[in-house]
Amino acid sequence: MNSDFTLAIHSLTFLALQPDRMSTSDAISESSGVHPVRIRKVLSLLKRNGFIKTKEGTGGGFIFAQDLSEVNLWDLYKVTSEGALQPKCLESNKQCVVGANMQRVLLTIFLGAEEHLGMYLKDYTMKEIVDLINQQ
Amino acid sequence: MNSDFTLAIHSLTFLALQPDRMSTSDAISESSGVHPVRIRKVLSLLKRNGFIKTKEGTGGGFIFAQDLSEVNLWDLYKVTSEGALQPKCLESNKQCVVGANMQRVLLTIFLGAEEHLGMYLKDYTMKEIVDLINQQ
DNA sequence: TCTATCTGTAACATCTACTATTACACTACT
DNA sequence: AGTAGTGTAATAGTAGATGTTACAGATAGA
Repeated sequence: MNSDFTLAIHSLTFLALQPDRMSTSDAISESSGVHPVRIRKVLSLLKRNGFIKTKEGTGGGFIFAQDLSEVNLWDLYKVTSEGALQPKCLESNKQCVVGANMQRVLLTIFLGAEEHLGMYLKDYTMKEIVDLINQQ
Repeated sequence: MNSDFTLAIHSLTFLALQPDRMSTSDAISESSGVHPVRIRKVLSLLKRNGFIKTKEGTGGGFIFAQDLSEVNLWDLYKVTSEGALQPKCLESNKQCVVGANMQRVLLTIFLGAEEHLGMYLKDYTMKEIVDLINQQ
């Protein structure tokens, strides 16, 4: 799994603490230590999925577009990392019973695992993340 | 996550289907399409944890050492990949509330996620994997 | 005791996915 | 017009996963 998921969480938390004004990718970059271009890439994904609004030009940037308690971590996972749990096992030997069937079996199991993970992540909303951050 | 976990599952399934004789790393390599040295590396980990027995020299190889229904996927995950879910977010800005606290918050959440994953994986024993493989 | 066949492991090479960086088009405010 | 932003493509750099080579040590059998 790449870190787009955690970067999305970080960015949205940052935006949640600046609810009244737009934040730039440079500001989020400074907070997260990640290059601004990558911030824009991940946030443009979040924009396409309606989590945030963006504005170009002077005074522009990113701002949260939904209620904090309406966005949960499973939503963010799906957008940024769905399928990341899937194992990489492609070219096993079809002549062998194990090689021929393992991929199908693992796929089933890992799909279930991701679904299971979803139930856990759904319980964390951005509101709760912000609360946890503030409990320094 | 690297593929040591799925490779361990593949290898043990292979051994489970050859319960009466030792299998070589070359045989498992042919079935899985993975280099024999890596097979030996992963299996030597499984040996140290008591899942299999090994024998060097002529006629040697690997053989399952436990009852199929006593080994579950969580056991294997712990040995091969524990902590793999953890996000990589180290150098965020400590001057910023978000940067300063995000790592702690994410650590908590991802530890919980892995624990949750564990409950799911515990339900799959090697016996069930073998049964699934045989349901071609 | 010699040889062939294994595992065990270290060292190195290669490959791939992630991340950073550069560059620039486009938008919007002043 | 000029400045400050996003949007995005293209390229470079890096780290981790994987493959490969090499060889020491164990064991069985001739």
